[in-house]
Amino acid sequence: MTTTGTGAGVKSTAPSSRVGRKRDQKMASILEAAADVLSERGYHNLSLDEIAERLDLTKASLYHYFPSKEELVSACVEAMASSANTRLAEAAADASGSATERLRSLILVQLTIILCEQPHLAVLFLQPLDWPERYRQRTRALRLEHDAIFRAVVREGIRSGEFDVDEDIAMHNLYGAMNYTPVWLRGLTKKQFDTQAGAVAANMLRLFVAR
Amino acid sequence: MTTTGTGAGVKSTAPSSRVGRKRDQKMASILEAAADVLSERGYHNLSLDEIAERLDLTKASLYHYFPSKEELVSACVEAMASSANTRLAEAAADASGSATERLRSLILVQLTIILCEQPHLAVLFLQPLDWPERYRQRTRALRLEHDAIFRAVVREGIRSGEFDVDEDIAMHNLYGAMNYTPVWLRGLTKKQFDTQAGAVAANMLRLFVAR
DNA sequence: CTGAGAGTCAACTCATGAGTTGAACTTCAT
DNA sequence: ATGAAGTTCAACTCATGAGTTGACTCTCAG
Repeated sequence: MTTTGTGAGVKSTAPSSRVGRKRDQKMASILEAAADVLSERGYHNLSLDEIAERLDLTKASLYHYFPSKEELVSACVEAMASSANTRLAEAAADASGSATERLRSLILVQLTIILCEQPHLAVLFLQPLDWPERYRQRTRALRLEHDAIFRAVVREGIRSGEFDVDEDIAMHNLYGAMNYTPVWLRGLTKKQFDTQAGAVAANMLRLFVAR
Repeated sequence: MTTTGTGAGVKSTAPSSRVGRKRDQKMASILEAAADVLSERGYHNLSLDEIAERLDLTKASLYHYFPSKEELVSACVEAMASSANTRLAEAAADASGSATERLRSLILVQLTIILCEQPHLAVLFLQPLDWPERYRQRTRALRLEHDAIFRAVVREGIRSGEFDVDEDIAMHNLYGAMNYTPVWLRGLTKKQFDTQAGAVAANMLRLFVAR
Protein backbone atom coordinates (compact mmCIF):
# COMPACT_ATOMS: atom_id res chain seq x y z
CA MET A 1 0.00 0.00 0.00
CA THR A 2 2.93 2.32 0.83
CA THR A 3 0.71 5.32 1.56
CA THR A 4 2.48 7.77 -0.66
CA GLY A 5 0.35 10.75 0.31
CA THR A 6 -0.15 12.54 3.58
CA GLY A 7 -1.48 9.48 5.33
CA ALA A 8 -3.99 9.71 8.13
CA GLY A 9 -2.96 12.98 9.72
CA VAL A 10 -4.36 16.29 8.59
CA LYS A 11 -1.05 18.06 8.64
CA SER A 12 -0.10 18.03 4.97
CA THR A 13 3.63 17.51 5.10
CA ALA A 14 4.72 18.82 1.72
CA PRO A 15 2.83 18.03 -1.50
CA SER A 16 5.70 15.64 -2.29
CA SER A 17 6.42 14.10 -5.69
CA ARG A 18 3.86 14.95 -8.33
CA VAL A 19 1.27 12.23 -8.56
CA GLY A 20 1.34 12.87 -4.84
CA ARG A 21 -0.18 16.31 -5.38
CA LYS A 22 -2.93 14.76 -7.42
CA ARG A 23 -3.57 12.33 -4.63
CA ASP A 24 -3.77 15.07 -2.04
CA GLN A 25 -6.22 16.94 -4.22
CA LYS A 26 -8.39 13.89 -4.47
CA MET A 27 -8.24 13.31 -0.77
CA ALA A 28 -9.27 16.89 -0.21
CA SER A 29 -12.22 16.51 -2.55
CA ILE A 30 -13.26 13.39 -0.70
CA LEU A 31 -13.08 15.17 2.63
CA GLU A 32 -15.15 17.97 1.17
CA ALA A 33 -17.84 15.60 0.01
CA ALA A 34 -17.72 13.88 3.35
CA ALA A 35 -18.26 17.20 5.07
CA ASP A 36 -21.29 17.87 2.90
CA VAL A 37 -22.87 14.53 3.62
CA LEU A 38 -22.01 14.86 7.27
CA SER A 39 -23.85 18.14 7.59
CA GLU A 40 -26.84 17.04 5.56
CA ARG A 41 -27.41 13.54 6.81
CA GLY A 42 -25.74 13.79 10.17
CA TYR A 43 -23.15 11.38 11.36
CA HIS A 44 -25.36 8.38 11.88
CA ASN A 45 -26.96 8.39 8.48
CA LEU A 46 -23.68 8.88 6.71
CA SER A 47 -22.74 6.03 4.39
CA LEU A 48 -19.56 5.69 2.42
CA ASP A 49 -21.66 4.75 -0.56
CA GLU A 50 -23.29 8.15 -0.54
CA ILE A 51 -20.00 9.99 -0.29
CA ALA A 52 -18.68 7.93 -3.16
CA GLU A 53 -21.77 8.54 -5.24
CA ARG A 54 -21.40 12.31 -4.95
CA LEU A 55 -17.90 12.03 -6.34
CA ASP A 56 -18.98 9.65 -9.06
CA LEU A 57 -16.89 6.99 -7.47
CA THR A 58 -17.31 3.65 -5.79
CA LYS A 59 -16.96 2.91 -2.14
CA ALA A 60 -14.07 0.64 -2.97
CA SER A 61 -12.21 3.60 -4.39
CA LEU A 62 -12.53 5.51 -1.15
CA TYR A 63 -10.69 2.70 0.54
CA HIS A 64 -7.79 3.44 -1.71
CA TYR A 65 -7.36 6.73 0.10
CA PHE A 66 -8.58 6.01 3.59
CA PRO A 67 -8.14 2.73 5.42
CA SER A 68 -11.50 2.90 7.18
CA LYS A 69 -14.61 4.92 7.65
CA GLU A 70 -13.33 6.10 10.98
CA GLU A 71 -10.14 7.40 9.44
CA LEU A 72 -12.06 9.22 6.74
CA VAL A 73 -14.57 10.85 9.05
CA SER A 74 -11.92 11.72 11.58
CA ALA A 75 -9.75 13.34 8.96
CA CYS A 76 -12.76 15.26 7.70
CA VAL A 77 -13.73 16.54 11.12
CA GLU A 78 -10.16 17.32 12.04
CA ALA A 79 -9.68 19.34 8.90
CA MET A 80 -12.80 21.37 9.56
CA ALA A 81 -12.05 21.94 13.22
CA SER A 82 -8.47 22.79 12.50
CA SER A 83 -9.41 25.49 10.04
CA ALA A 84 -11.99 26.85 12.46
CA ASN A 85 -9.41 27.04 15.21
CA THR A 86 -7.10 28.93 12.91
CA ARG A 87 -9.79 31.49 12.19
CA LEU A 88 -10.53 31.90 15.87
CA ALA A 89 -6.87 32.18 16.76
CA GLU A 90 -6.50 34.96 14.23
CA ALA A 91 -9.45 36.81 15.70
CA ALA A 92 -8.00 36.37 19.18
CA ALA A 93 -4.58 37.55 18.07
CA ASP A 94 -6.04 40.94 17.19
CA ALA A 95 -5.63 42.13 20.76
CA SER A 96 -7.27 45.49 20.35
CA GLY A 97 -10.11 46.48 22.61
CA SER A 98 -11.27 45.30 25.99
CA ALA A 99 -11.64 41.64 26.91
CA THR A 100 -15.34 42.12 26.37
CA GLU A 101 -14.79 43.30 22.82
CA ARG A 102 -12.39 40.52 22.10
CA LEU A 103 -14.73 37.90 23.46
CA ARG A 104 -17.48 39.39 21.35
CA SER A 105 -15.28 38.98 18.29
CA LEU A 106 -14.61 35.37 19.11
CA ILE A 107 -18.27 34.65 19.57
CA LEU A 108 -19.15 36.30 16.29
CA VAL A 109 -16.49 34.36 14.42
CA GLN A 110 -17.68 31.11 15.92
CA LEU A 111 -21.28 31.90 15.06
CA THR A 112 -20.32 32.83 11.53
CA ILE A 113 -18.51 29.57 11.03
CA ILE A 114 -21.14 27.44 12.66
CA LEU A 115 -24.13 29.12 11.03
CA CYS A 116 -23.01 30.23 7.62
CA GLU A 117 -19.71 29.04 6.36
CA GLN A 118 -19.32 25.52 7.60
CA PRO A 119 -22.61 24.30 8.94
CA HIS A 120 -20.89 20.94 8.82
CA LEU A 121 -18.84 21.88 11.80
CA ALA A 122 -21.85 22.35 14.00
CA VAL A 123 -22.27 18.64 14.42
CA LEU A 124 -18.79 18.35 15.83
CA PHE A 125 -19.62 20.48 18.84
CA LEU A 126 -23.26 19.66 18.86
CA GLN A 127 -23.50 15.93 19.07
CA PRO A 128 -20.20 14.53 20.17
CA LEU A 129 -22.02 12.13 22.43
CA ASP A 130 -23.01 8.76 21.09
CA TRP A 131 -20.45 9.15 18.40
CA PRO A 132 -17.94 6.35 18.75
CA GLU A 133 -15.46 7.09 21.54
CA ARG A 134 -12.65 6.89 19.03
CA TYR A 135 -13.72 10.06 17.31
CA ARG A 136 -13.88 12.04 20.48
CA GLN A 137 -10.43 10.90 21.46
CA ARG A 138 -9.05 11.87 18.11
CA THR A 139 -10.62 15.32 18.23
CA ARG A 140 -9.92 16.03 21.87
CA ALA A 141 -6.77 17.94 21.01
CA LEU A 142 -8.76 20.14 18.64
CA ARG A 143 -11.37 20.82 21.26
CA LEU A 144 -8.74 21.68 23.83
CA GLU A 145 -7.16 24.06 21.38
CA HIS A 146 -10.52 25.65 20.75
CA ASP A 147 -11.17 25.95 24.45
CA ALA A 148 -7.77 27.49 25.10
CA ILE A 149 -8.46 30.29 22.64
CA PHE A 150 -11.66 31.31 24.37
CA ARG A 151 -10.33 30.73 27.84
CA ALA A 152 -7.37 33.04 27.39
CA VAL A 153 -9.67 35.95 26.67
CA VAL A 154 -12.01 35.05 29.50
CA ARG A 155 -9.14 34.82 31.98
CA GLU A 156 -7.94 38.21 30.91
CA GLY A 157 -11.39 39.63 31.45
CA ILE A 158 -11.55 38.15 34.91
CA ARG A 159 -8.14 39.50 35.80
CA SER A 160 -9.02 42.96 34.62
CA GLY A 161 -12.29 42.89 36.52
CA GLU A 162 -14.46 43.20 33.43
CA PHE A 163 -15.85 39.73 34.06
CA ASP A 164 -16.91 38.43 37.44
CA VAL A 165 -17.78 34.79 37.02
CA ASP A 166 -16.89 31.24 37.80
CA GLU A 167 -14.75 30.64 34.78
CA ASP A 168 -15.74 27.03 34.14
CA ILE A 169 -19.44 27.54 34.56
CA ALA A 170 -19.65 30.57 32.34
CA MET A 171 -17.50 28.96 29.66
CA HIS A 172 -19.66 25.88 29.49
CA ASN A 173 -22.83 27.89 29.42
CA LEU A 174 -21.40 29.89 26.57
CA TYR A 175 -20.48 26.76 24.65
CA GLY A 176 -23.92 25.36 25.22
CA ALA A 177 -25.57 28.50 23.95
CA MET A 178 -23.33 28.85 20.92
CA ASN A 179 -23.55 25.25 19.86
CA TYR A 180 -27.30 25.31 20.18
CA THR A 181 -27.75 28.08 17.67
CA PRO A 182 -27.84 25.78 14.64
CA VAL A 183 -30.93 24.20 16.13
CA TRP A 184 -33.03 27.35 16.14
CA LEU A 185 -31.26 29.44 13.51
CA ARG A 186 -31.18 27.21 10.50
CA GLY A 187 -29.29 27.94 7.31
CA LEU A 188 -29.14 31.70 7.58
CA THR A 189 -27.87 33.79 4.71
CA LYS A 190 -25.10 36.24 5.43
CA LYS A 191 -27.68 39.04 5.37
CA GLN A 192 -30.04 37.47 7.85
CA PHE A 193 -27.13 36.47 9.99
CA ASP A 194 -25.74 39.97 10.23
CA THR A 195 -28.98 41.37 11.53
CA GLN A 196 -29.28 38.71 14.24
CA ALA A 197 -25.76 37.87 15.30
CA GLY A 198 -25.04 41.07 17.12
CA ALA A 199 -27.99 40.70 19.46
CA VAL A 200 -27.30 37.02 20.03
CA ALA A 201 -23.67 37.66 20.90
CA ALA A 202 -24.64 40.55 23.15
CA ASN A 203 -26.94 38.30 25.11
CA MET A 204 -24.25 35.66 25.46
CA LEU A 205 -21.80 38.25 26.76
CA ARG A 206 -24.08 38.80 29.71
CA LEU A 207 -22.86 35.48 31.05
CA PHE A 208 -19.53 37.16 31.73
CA VAL A 209 -19.70 40.92 31.97
CA ALA A 210 -19.78 42.39 35.49
CA ARG A 211 -22.70 44.64 36.23
CA MET B 1 -54.50 -7.54 17.05
CA THR B 2 -57.23 -5.65 18.91
CA THR B 3 -54.84 -3.57 21.03
CA THR B 4 -56.55 -4.08 24.35
CA GLY B 5 -54.22 -1.80 26.28
CA THR B 6 -53.60 1.89 26.05
CA GLY B 7 -52.33 1.68 22.54
CA ALA B 8 -49.71 4.05 21.23
CA GLY B 9 -50.60 7.17 23.17
CA VAL B 10 -49.12 7.86 26.56
CA LYS B 11 -52.33 9.00 28.15
CA SER B 12 -53.42 5.91 30.07
CA THR B 13 -57.15 5.92 29.65
CA ALA B 14 -58.30 3.77 32.57
CA PRO B 15 -56.49 0.56 33.55
CA SER B 16 -59.43 -1.24 31.92
CA SER B 17 -60.37 -4.88 32.48
CA ARG B 18 -57.88 -6.83 34.51
CA VAL B 19 -55.44 -8.60 32.33
CA GLY B 20 -55.35 -5.12 30.86
CA ARG B 21 -53.70 -3.82 33.99
CA LYS B 22 -51.10 -6.50 33.72
CA ARG B 23 -50.50 -5.47 30.16
CA ASP B 24 -50.08 -1.84 31.10
CA GLN B 25 -47.61 -2.81 33.77
CA LYS B 26 -45.59 -4.74 31.28
CA MET B 27 -45.67 -1.90 28.81
CA ALA B 28 -44.46 0.42 31.53
CA SER B 29 -41.59 -1.90 32.38
CA ILE B 30 -40.65 -2.05 28.74
CA LEU B 31 -40.64 1.72 28.50
CA GLU B 32 -38.50 1.88 31.59
CA ALA B 33 -35.95 -0.50 30.15
CA ALA B 34 -36.05 1.42 26.90
CA ALA B 35 -35.31 4.62 28.79
CA ASP B 36 -32.31 3.01 30.43
CA VAL B 37 -30.88 1.75 27.20
CA LEU B 38 -31.62 5.08 25.56
CA SER B 39 -29.62 6.99 28.12
CA GLU B 40 -26.74 4.55 28.18
CA ARG B 41 -26.31 3.73 24.54
CA GLY B 42 -27.87 6.79 23.00
CA TYR B 43 -30.54 6.62 20.37
CA HIS B 44 -28.45 5.38 17.53
CA ASN B 45 -26.94 2.43 19.30
CA LEU B 46 -30.23 1.35 20.73
CA SER B 47 -31.37 -2.07 19.56
CA LEU B 48 -34.60 -3.78 20.40
CA ASP B 49 -32.63 -6.91 21.14
CA GLU B 50 -30.86 -5.17 23.97
CA ILE B 51 -34.05 -3.83 25.47
CA ALA B 52 -35.55 -7.27 25.29
CA GLU B 53 -32.51 -8.87 26.84
CA ARG B 54 -32.70 -6.61 29.89
CA LEU B 55 -36.25 -7.77 30.46
CA ASP B 56 -35.35 -11.39 29.89
CA LEU B 57 -37.51 -11.34 26.83
CA THR B 58 -37.19 -11.70 23.10
CA LYS B 59 -37.45 -8.97 20.54
CA ALA B 60 -40.46 -10.73 19.11
CA SER B 61 -42.24 -10.29 22.43
CA LEU B 62 -41.75 -6.55 22.31
CA TYR B 63 -43.66 -6.52 19.06
CA HIS B 64 -46.60 -7.88 20.94
CA TYR B 65 -46.82 -4.59 22.80
CA PHE B 66 -45.52 -2.08 20.31
CA PRO B 67 -46.04 -2.25 16.57
CA SER B 68 -42.65 -0.84 15.71
CA LYS B 69 -39.43 0.49 17.09
CA GLU B 70 -40.57 4.00 16.36
CA GLU B 71 -43.73 3.54 18.36
CA LEU B 72 -41.81 2.13 21.30
CA VAL B 73 -39.17 4.82 21.38
CA SER B 74 -41.73 7.55 20.83
CA ALA B 75 -43.87 6.30 23.68
CA CYS B 76 -40.82 6.11 25.88
CA VAL B 77 -39.68 9.63 25.10
CA GLU B 78 -43.19 11.00 25.39
CA ALA B 79 -43.64 9.44 28.80
CA MET B 80 -40.42 10.92 30.07
CA ALA B 81 -41.04 14.36 28.62
CA SER B 82 -44.60 14.39 29.85
CA SER B 83 -43.58 13.68 33.42
CA ALA B 84 -40.86 16.31 33.22
CA ASN B 85 -43.36 18.88 32.00
CA THR B 86 -45.62 18.05 34.90
CA ARG B 87 -42.82 18.64 37.37
CA LEU B 88 -41.96 21.94 35.74
CA ALA B 89 -45.57 23.05 35.62
CA GLU B 90 -45.86 22.38 39.34
CA ALA B 91 -42.79 24.45 40.03
CA ALA B 92 -44.14 27.25 37.86
CA ALA B 93 -47.53 27.11 39.56
CA ASP B 94 -45.92 28.07 42.84
CA ALA B 95 -46.15 31.74 41.97
CA SER B 96 -44.36 33.09 45.01
CA GLY B 97 -41.38 35.37 44.56
CA SER B 98 -40.19 37.54 41.73
CA ALA B 99 -39.99 36.40 38.15
CA THR B 100 -36.29 35.99 38.73
CA GLU B 101 -36.86 33.62 41.61
CA ARG B 102 -39.44 31.66 39.70
CA LEU B 103 -37.19 31.32 36.69
CA ARG B 104 -34.43 30.18 39.00
CA SER B 105 -36.74 27.49 40.33
CA LEU B 106 -37.60 26.31 36.84
CA ILE B 107 -33.96 26.13 35.88
CA LEU B 108 -33.10 24.16 38.99
CA VAL B 109 -35.90 21.71 38.40
CA GLN B 110 -34.85 21.20 34.82
CA LEU B 111 -31.24 20.69 35.83
CA THR B 112 -32.25 18.23 38.51
CA ILE B 113 -34.25 16.19 36.05
CA ILE B 114 -31.70 16.31 33.30
CA LEU B 115 -28.66 15.66 35.48
CA CYS B 116 -29.82 13.40 38.28
CA GLU B 117 -33.22 11.89 38.02
CA GLN B 118 -33.75 11.11 34.39
CA PRO B 119 -30.50 11.46 32.55
CA HIS B 120 -32.40 9.69 29.82
CA LEU B 121 -34.31 12.83 29.09
CA ALA B 122 -31.24 14.80 28.24
CA VAL B 123 -31.03 13.18 24.85
CA LEU B 124 -34.47 14.42 23.99
CA PHE B 125 -33.42 18.03 24.19
CA LEU B 126 -29.83 17.41 23.40
CA GLN B 127 -29.77 15.60 20.13
CA PRO B 128 -33.08 15.89 18.43
CA LEU B 129 -31.29 16.44 15.15
CA ASP B 130 -30.55 13.48 12.96
CA TRP B 131 -33.17 11.53 14.80
CA PRO B 132 -35.83 10.49 12.32
CA GLU B 133 -38.19 13.37 11.54
CA ARG B 134 -41.06 11.30 12.80
CA TYR B 135 -39.88 11.47 16.37
CA ARG B 136 -39.56 15.20 16.35
CA GLN B 137 -43.05 15.60 14.97
CA ARG B 138 -44.44 13.35 17.64
CA THR B 139 -42.68 15.20 20.42
CA ARG B 140 -43.26 18.70 19.13
CA ALA B 141 -46.31 19.13 21.31
CA LEU B 142 -44.28 18.18 24.35
CA ARG B 143 -41.56 20.63 23.46
CA LEU B 144 -44.07 23.40 22.92
CA GLU B 145 -45.60 22.68 26.30
CA HIS B 146 -42.17 22.80 27.85
CA ASP B 147 -41.40 26.05 26.14
CA ALA B 148 -44.68 27.60 27.22
CA ILE B 149 -43.91 26.96 30.87
CA PHE B 150 -40.61 28.79 30.72
CA ARG B 151 -41.86 31.50 28.43
CA ALA B 152 -44.71 32.50 30.72
CA VAL B 153 -42.28 33.31 33.51
CA VAL B 154 -39.91 35.11 31.17
CA ARG B 155 -42.71 37.25 29.76
CA GLU B 156 -43.77 38.18 33.24
CA GLY B 157 -40.24 39.21 34.06
CA ILE B 158 -40.04 41.34 30.96
CA ARG B 159 -43.34 43.02 31.74
CA SER B 160 -42.30 43.78 35.28
CA GLY B 161 -38.99 45.19 34.13
CA GLU B 162 -36.91 42.59 35.92
CA PHE B 163 -35.70 41.26 32.60
CA ASP B 164 -34.57 43.36 29.69
CA VAL B 165 -33.94 41.06 26.79
CA ASP B 166 -34.98 39.89 23.40
CA GLU B 167 -37.26 37.13 24.55
CA ASP B 168 -36.47 34.64 21.79
CA ILE B 169 -32.75 35.05 21.89
CA ALA B 170 -32.43 34.76 25.63
CA MET B 171 -34.76 31.76 25.74
CA HIS B 172 -32.78 29.87 23.14
CA ASN B 173 -29.50 30.69 24.79
CA LEU B 174 -30.91 29.42 28.05
CA TYR B 175 -32.04 26.19 26.42
CA GLY B 176 -28.67 25.75 24.83
CA ALA B 177 -26.88 26.23 28.11
CA MET B 178 -29.21 23.95 30.08
CA ASN B 179 -29.19 21.15 27.58
CA TYR B 180 -25.46 21.27 27.34
CA THR B 181 -24.93 20.57 31.03
CA PRO B 182 -25.05 16.78 30.64
CA VAL B 183 -22.00 17.07 28.43
CA TRP B 184 -19.75 18.59 31.05
CA LEU B 185 -21.48 17.55 34.27
CA ARG B 186 -21.76 13.81 33.95
CA GLY B 187 -23.71 11.61 36.33
CA LEU B 188 -23.66 13.83 39.38
CA THR B 189 -24.87 12.56 42.72
CA LYS B 190 -27.48 14.63 44.49
CA LYS B 191 -24.77 15.90 46.83
CA GLN B 192 -22.42 17.04 44.11
CA PHE B 193 -25.31 18.48 42.22
CA ASP B 194 -26.49 20.62 45.11
CA THR B 195 -23.15 22.29 45.50
CA GLN B 196 -22.92 23.16 41.80
CA ALA B 197 -26.43 23.78 40.63
CA GLY B 198 -26.93 27.08 42.43
CA ALA B 199 -23.96 28.69 40.78
CA VAL B 200 -24.83 27.28 37.38
CA ALA B 201 -28.39 28.55 37.58
CA ALA B 202 -27.20 31.94 38.80
CA ASN B 203 -24.97 32.28 35.80
CA MET B 204 -27.78 31.35 33.44
CA LEU B 205 -30.05 33.94 35.03
CA ARG B 206 -27.65 36.62 33.86
CA LEU B 207 -29.00 36.07 30.38
CA PHE B 208 -32.22 37.72 31.55
CA VAL B 209 -31.83 39.89 34.60
CA ALA B 210 -31.56 43.62 33.99
CA ARG B 211 -28.50 45.27 35.45
C1' DC C 1 7.20 0.74 -25.93
C1' DT C 2 6.67 -1.28 -21.66
C1' DG C 3 6.08 -2.57 -17.08
C1' DA C 4 5.16 -1.05 -12.37
C1' DG C 5 2.42 1.61 -9.59
C1' DA C 6 -1.79 4.34 -8.89
C1' DG C 7 -6.67 4.39 -9.50
C1' DT C 8 -11.13 2.34 -10.32
C1' DC C 9 -14.94 -0.81 -10.11
C1' DA C 10 -18.25 -4.93 -10.13
C1' DA C 11 -19.18 -8.33 -7.30
C1' DC C 12 -18.48 -10.23 -3.54
C1' DT C 13 -18.43 -11.33 2.22
C1' DC C 14 -19.99 -10.47 6.66
C1' DA C 15 -22.34 -8.52 10.54
C1' DT C 16 -26.15 -6.23 12.43
C1' DG C 17 -30.64 -5.01 13.41
C1' DA C 18 -35.71 -4.45 12.20
C1' DG C 19 -39.65 -6.92 11.53
C1' DT C 20 -42.37 -11.70 10.64
C1' DT C 21 -44.06 -16.34 11.31
C1' DG C 22 -46.01 -20.35 13.39
C1' DA C 23 -46.18 -23.03 16.98
C1' DA C 24 -46.05 -23.63 21.99
C1' DC C 25 -47.43 -22.29 26.53
C1' DT C 26 -50.31 -19.76 30.17
C1' DT C 27 -54.50 -18.01 32.06
C1' DC C 28 -58.95 -17.69 32.87
C1' DA C 29 -64.09 -17.47 32.02
C1' DT C 30 -67.60 -20.69 31.15
C1' DA D 1 -62.29 -29.85 31.19
C1' DT D 2 -61.99 -26.70 27.13
C1' DG D 3 -61.17 -23.32 24.17
C1' DA D 4 -60.28 -18.54 23.29
C1' DA D 5 -57.43 -14.80 24.19
C1' DG D 6 -53.02 -13.26 25.74
C1' DT D 7 -48.04 -14.15 25.95
C1' DT D 8 -43.65 -15.95 24.61
C1' DC D 9 -39.90 -17.65 21.68
C1' DA D 10 -36.83 -20.00 18.12
C1' DA D 11 -35.99 -19.41 13.71
C1' DC D 12 -36.68 -17.24 10.12
C1' DT D 13 -36.61 -12.95 6.15
C1' DC D 14 -34.92 -8.80 4.44
C1' DA D 15 -32.36 -4.60 3.98
C1' DT D 16 -28.37 -1.94 4.80
C1' DG D 17 -23.80 -0.68 5.19
C1' DA D 18 -18.72 -1.64 6.16
C1' DG D 19 -14.91 -3.72 4.32
C1' DT D 20 -12.49 -7.13 0.70
C1' DT D 21 -11.00 -9.15 -3.61
C1' DG D 22 -9.27 -9.60 -8.19
C1' DA D 23 -9.25 -7.94 -12.43
C1' DC D 24 -9.12 -4.09 -15.28
C1' DT D 25 -7.44 0.64 -16.98
C1' DC D 26 -4.52 4.68 -16.92
C1' DT D 27 -0.19 7.12 -16.33
C1' DC D 28 4.31 7.89 -16.48
C1' DA D 29 9.34 6.91 -15.73
C1' DG D 30 12.83 4.21 -17.98
